Amino acid sequence: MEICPKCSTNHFVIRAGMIRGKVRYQCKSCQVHFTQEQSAKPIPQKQIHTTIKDIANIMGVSIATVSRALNNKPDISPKTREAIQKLALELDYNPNLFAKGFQRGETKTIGVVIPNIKRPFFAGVLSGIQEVANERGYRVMICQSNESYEAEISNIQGLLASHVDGLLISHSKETTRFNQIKNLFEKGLPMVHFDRICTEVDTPKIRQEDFEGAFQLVEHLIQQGYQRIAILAGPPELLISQKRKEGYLHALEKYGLVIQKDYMVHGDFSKEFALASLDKWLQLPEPPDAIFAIHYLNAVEIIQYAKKLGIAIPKQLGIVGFGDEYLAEIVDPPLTVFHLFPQKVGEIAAGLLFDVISSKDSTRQADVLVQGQLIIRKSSLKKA
Amino acid sequence: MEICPKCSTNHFVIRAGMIRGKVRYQCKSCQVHFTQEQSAKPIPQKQIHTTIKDIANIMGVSIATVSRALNNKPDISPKTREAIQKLALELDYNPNLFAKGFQRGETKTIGVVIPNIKRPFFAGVLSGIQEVANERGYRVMICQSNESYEAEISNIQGLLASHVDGLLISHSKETTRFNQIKNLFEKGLPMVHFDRICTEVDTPKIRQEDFEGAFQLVEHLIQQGYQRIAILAGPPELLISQKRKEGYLHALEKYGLVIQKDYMVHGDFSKEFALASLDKWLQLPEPPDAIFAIHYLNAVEIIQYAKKLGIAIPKQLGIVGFGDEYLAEIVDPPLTVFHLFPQKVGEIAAGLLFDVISSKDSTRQADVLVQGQLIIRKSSLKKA
DNA sequence: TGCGTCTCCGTAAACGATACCGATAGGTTT
DNA sequence: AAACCTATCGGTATCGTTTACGGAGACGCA
Repeated sequence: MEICPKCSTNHFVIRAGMIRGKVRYQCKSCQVHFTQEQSAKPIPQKQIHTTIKDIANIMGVSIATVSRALNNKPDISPKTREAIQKLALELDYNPNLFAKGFQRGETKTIGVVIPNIKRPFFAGVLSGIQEVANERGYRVMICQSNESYEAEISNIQGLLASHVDGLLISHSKETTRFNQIKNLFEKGLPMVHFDRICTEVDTPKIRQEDFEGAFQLVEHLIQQGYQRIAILAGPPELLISQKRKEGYLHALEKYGLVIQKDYMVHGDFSKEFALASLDKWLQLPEPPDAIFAIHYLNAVEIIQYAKKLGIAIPKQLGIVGFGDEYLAEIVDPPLTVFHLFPQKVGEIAAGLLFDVISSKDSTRQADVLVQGQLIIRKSSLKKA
Repeated sequence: MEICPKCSTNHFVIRAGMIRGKVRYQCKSCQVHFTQEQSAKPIPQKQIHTTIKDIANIMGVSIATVSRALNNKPDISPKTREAIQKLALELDYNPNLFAKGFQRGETKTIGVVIPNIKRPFFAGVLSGIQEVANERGYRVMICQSNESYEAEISNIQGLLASHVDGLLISHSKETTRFNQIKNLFEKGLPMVHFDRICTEVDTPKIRQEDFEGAFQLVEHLIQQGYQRIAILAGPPELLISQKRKEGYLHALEKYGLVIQKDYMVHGDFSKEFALASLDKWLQLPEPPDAIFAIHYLNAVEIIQYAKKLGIAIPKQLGIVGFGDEYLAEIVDPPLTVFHLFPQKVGEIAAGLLFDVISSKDSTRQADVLVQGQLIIRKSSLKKA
């Protein structure tokens, strides 16, 4: 019979059932319940991280003292401080940032939601974000929506569960409902939009010269003598798509060119759509003599396809695009583009987010326009 | 005079100095010390996250019950469980994954260290990693070393401080010392190497067909009738550089071609070095008639430069490279490459890491070879 | 000697979630 | 009716770190 842990006798101990696989007993004299089990001792694990408790034990001081020493806080003698710091170095102590963040209610981590890492533009943005985040001692958690609304929502949920201190978002092209985002914003989660922004929420936004760039590109085409300029736009819901189209229209108007519906199409950025659009244009009684593709990849694809069709670029057909990836220089003929500076976009977005985080004023409005640059190459030089 | 919080009188209270900006008192009757300050109440903050405590308070149950309900644990009545789950949904409760991880000693986060996000290969790998991690409910933290050893170390330190559950590493080209890595590995941190692997530590490794791919590329050149094949390799310390060169040498040997030292150079992947190498080769009494650049960008750069010099590709000079980025197709003439599958590399690396994490057996050896594919394009078709 | 002040350090309470231990109200068996 | 059993809940330690608070001396000055 088992011995009661309270009265240390076994005269009145009775079996009292099973609980979670263990035998349960009750002492009828002191009314105490207890369980018994002969399980093996827990296996001692190898230790990856040293904790302040380890250091405290070795030094024979309290954990508070260790914490004070390692954080250069006052109320500690220089001698103790140095001894502790030396030991910490020897044990290569690394503070558990999660525990620290947990305690402070912050994680020193920001979340980034983008459509796709593999796209050079977003890779550049990420690089800029990382750089700024590193300087500020923040870590970055990246999620891809793959242009799916559901994935975007689930990514945001995940980041939220990780208690990120802030969010940088560029929406998927599917995203048209923003109640989730709005909700979070109103709860006070620091948040900044970039590139694919959302106008329904008053977050700080990083926009690019979509209108201005489109205008400059089309103006350049007109100045080169092109008369019938077509635009291959993206999904009409996308704001960048709208803005770039507006810039296109504005240039046409300013120079008194006819605006022709046949010359304006909205696609999904796919190669198939781009090529089909070119086919359709070529079958018009008056085919365009220049094409402005708002996505640089489409521009490149059209160049390749036009060459295959025996169309002379830029003589017969001028082509311009958005975004100066390495490709633009390489294609033959090299592509005239309006260069966005993705790295800079990332840096500014991250900087703005940290401003919001540190100011605790999430309602701060800001609308930054990142300047781009017109880079003229052969694909649009009709006169040369 | 102040009132003693213990004996509730103020007859024996004396001023006892200043401490941390507050006035300090001592009650001479009960010997108790206390401080006084008239600071404003803390500002109540808007609450972003609901906790189980909030739910417990509203429901009038204990936090333990809430935890049981939300985790579908036994020992709870269906009625209570459903009521709690319903409330949690209404408050859109999100468990604090950091707190959970903190308690469990795991973070459900893995760290990735790569040289550069902007390189398409690594972007592809990341994409693969993310996909697998998402499936497994893990989050990913990404760091760039920018090819700097110090940055790499500091990144690893940071990830370690974040207590990641595992590490995926592709080393910088500067990295030649691995004691840090070895140390962590021996402490039992799950770790997997990919691409730029490290042979000094017995981690699982994902390698690619560097040797095989190089062999196939050079073999293809030889079969096309090229006789004097040069190689533009990377830093000699880099394993992929060595492996690809070995493949090159093996092909030359197999087909009985002369191995000429002038035809083999080690660079730093920079454009300047690539172009200078071509210049140097062209000044040889017998310039090479084909070039194998182990970095696809160098291959593209050489094509561009050779065209500018009036060299006919592939008639006069054949060119092949490694890695089938979008560029390879676009450049004129299109580039023959050995395609690595970055996404697959990422998926396999992540999968292997999770195996190690879940098996708790960090010493598990594994060496996976991800198959590539020879893609023949015009840049090497001398016979056509 | 007695009071005031300062240095240095330990104690303990958070932070959110989990898991173990125990308690209680019922029901069932012997 | 005593003994036994079970379902369902509460209480609390725990993870690593920070920090408010208080205690024990030491020191200085009248």
